[in-house]
Amino acid sequence: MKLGYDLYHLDNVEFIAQKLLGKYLVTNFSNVITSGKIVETEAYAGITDKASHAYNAKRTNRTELMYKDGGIAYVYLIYGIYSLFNIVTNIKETPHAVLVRAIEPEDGIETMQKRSALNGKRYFTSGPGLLTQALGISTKHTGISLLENQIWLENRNVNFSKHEIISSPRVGVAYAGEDALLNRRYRIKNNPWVSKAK
DNA sequence: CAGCAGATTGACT
DNA sequence: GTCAATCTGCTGC
Repeated sequence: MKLGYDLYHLDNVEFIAQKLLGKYLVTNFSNVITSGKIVETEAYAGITDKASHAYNAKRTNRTELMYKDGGIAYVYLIYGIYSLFNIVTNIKETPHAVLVRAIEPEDGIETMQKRSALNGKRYFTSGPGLLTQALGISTKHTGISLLENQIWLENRNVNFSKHEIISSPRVGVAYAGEDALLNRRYRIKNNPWVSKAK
C-alpha cells in the first residue's frame, strides 16, 4: 500500500524517520520497477537544526523545495558526484526532511546491479549515494511528488519494534556543533545492509 | 571571481 | 589512513 499524505505531514520528523524503517522505497522509470526496504534513515529538523540545509530559515534555489508541502522528493548532489535522496515532510514553510541512507534490495535486483557503478559487489545499496544509483534516482527527480507513479513509498507490513532500532548521531555533520550530538540517525539492528559510515 | 568545504565513496598506501 | 571525483553555495577580495 502506497504511503499517503498522513505520515508525511506529521510534525515530528524524528518519529517519521523511525516509521520509515521497514517501508519500501519503489521507483518506476519507463516501466522498470526497482525497490528496496529502508533500513537506515536520518532526520533533519529544518530551521532549528544546524545540520540541515534549511538551518536558520536559509533559502537557496536548491533548498527552496524543502519549504513546500510534505510528500515530495528532495534530491541533491553532494561532493559533486553523489545524489542523495530525501523525503520532505511537515507542512508548507516548515522545511523538515528525512534522508534515506540505506535500503535492502527487493524488486528488480538485476536492474539495480546493472545501474550500480559497483559492478555487482554485494552491498550496492548500503549508503545514501549508492541506493540512488541502484534505484535510478538523480537530481533531475528532485521535487517529484511521492504520491505519483515514478517514486513512492510502500507499506508492506514490515514493522520493527523499538529495541530493533539503533539511534545514534548523524554522519558527516561534525560542523553542526551541539546538534551533531543528537541521535537522529536510525538503523536496523543486525541488518547487513546498513551503511558502513562511522 | 577565486577559494573552500560539504548529509560520500572506492581505490590505494 | 589518505586521496580524488568536481556540484552547489557561501565567504572574501
